[in-house]
Amino acid sequence: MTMKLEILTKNENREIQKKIISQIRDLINYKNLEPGDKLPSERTLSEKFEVSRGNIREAIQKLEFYGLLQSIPQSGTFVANIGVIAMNGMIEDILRLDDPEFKSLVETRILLELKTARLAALRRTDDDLRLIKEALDAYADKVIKGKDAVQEDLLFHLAIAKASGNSTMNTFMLIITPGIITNFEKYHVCDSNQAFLGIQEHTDIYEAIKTQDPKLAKEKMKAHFKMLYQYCYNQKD
Amino acid sequence: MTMKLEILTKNENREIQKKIISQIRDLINYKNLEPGDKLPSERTLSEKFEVSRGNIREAIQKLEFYGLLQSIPQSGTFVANIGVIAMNGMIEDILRLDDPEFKSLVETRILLELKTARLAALRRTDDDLRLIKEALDAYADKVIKGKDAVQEDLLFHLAIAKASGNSTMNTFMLIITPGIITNFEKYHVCDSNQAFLGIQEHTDIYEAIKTQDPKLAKEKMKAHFKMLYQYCYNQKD
DNA sequence: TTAAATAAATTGGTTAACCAGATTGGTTTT
DNA sequence: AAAACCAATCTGGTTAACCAATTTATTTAA
Repeated sequence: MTMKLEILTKNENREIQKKIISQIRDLINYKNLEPGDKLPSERTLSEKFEVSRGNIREAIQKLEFYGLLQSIPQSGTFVANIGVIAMNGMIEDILRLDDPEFKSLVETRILLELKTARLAALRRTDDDLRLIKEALDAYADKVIKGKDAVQEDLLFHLAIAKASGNSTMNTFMLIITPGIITNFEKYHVCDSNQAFLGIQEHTDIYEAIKTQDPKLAKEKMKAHFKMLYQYCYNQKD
Repeated sequence: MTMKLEILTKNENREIQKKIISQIRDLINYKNLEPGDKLPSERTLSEKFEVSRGNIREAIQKLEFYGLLQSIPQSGTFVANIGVIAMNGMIEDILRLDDPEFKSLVETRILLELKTARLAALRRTDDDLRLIKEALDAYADKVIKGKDAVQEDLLFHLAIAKASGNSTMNTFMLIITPGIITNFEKYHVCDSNQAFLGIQEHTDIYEAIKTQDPKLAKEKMKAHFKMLYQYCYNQKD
């Protein structure tokens, strides 16, 4: 019951922020603000929109994250070097995107991991390989002992992402990881006997990366995601 | 006592946050905190780490974003359902990842866009197609008039991402967009006469999505990224 | 009249005070 | 002895006050 209250308030907060962002967009349009123009002050906006200054600051920081605004201390908040057209398009997207569908998470994870496996095979250093091996051994050890190995499984994949040498993909892997984990537990996609099978699959991937065979690495990773792949694409809903 | 107040730069602030996150990690390890255990209060942490409570809150919110902590109002901040091993691995990654390399952004964009083009061809609705067409026309119009069409180019690609029906990839496209734009202007990757060529390439992509030919859509998108692709992979640095 | 100087107002950033709900420890009641 | 109760304390969340740099308005000097 306390959780429900918490979730509700967070949803409410998110709704408030979405409303503020759309109001900022409307204001930019109505006032024909161009790149470099200054927005009204945070205090002014909080009065005009009848919300707290903190809410305004959060909304501005979010738009700043997407490169649409820029705040300069003791000066003001300015429209970034992005025209009104792109501004409207991006804000529309930002407002629409909230909680991603689980399938979209899985689909994106598969896409990323097929690529990181391939890149890891191409670029991995000896140090990367050692870290992957350690993660593999830790995973196998837990599985053989009949223990839960979700963490070790996760770290094996993250070690590959790191070895890919692509920091953006590495970041994206980190971003989708929590959603994947929580939803996995919720939907029980994974089978319990999957773990034993996983050892061989992980080893195959490791060997391909070790021998620097990108095609094989991608192939073995694809085999590893076979169950997930089927869940993602061969289900009607 | 009177402490001198100074505005911290973004970099300084980020360094402080990284230090706090690593200190939280050390504390979790030292105290052997397990999933569900409560962290010391924000006030306690701010005293122990000798930083403001606001800094503590920001660090906690970041770890909450990655699913490692969970704050419950009027109760406390708790270690998420992730063991100490994965916790350490993920925090290490989070600390390492800061500003992504430009090439990793480009590489990731290409990966995402080849996929979204393919998925858009498979899943696009008539409404999606109409929006893509509008973005295409707006782009062509600007280019023919000799005007700058960076925004319209961007919106065309975002329209495809939307049509892919994958909200996660759509989000990721939004995340990398600002970095791509600013770095493009900095490095001058794009050629000025690229724009005219772009009209035909965009049209090819649109037609492939219209006729729902995923393979062709991916192919045409790849052709569109030919220059970028070469920059990304055929350059020594 | 113009330009330099200066004072007042405005800005985003930061901190300390406050809030309501949750927790805790001790006391009372059954 | 155990359960119920209650007040003091602690919690994350929120708000209002404050800060110094900046911008604008006003005054002064040339």
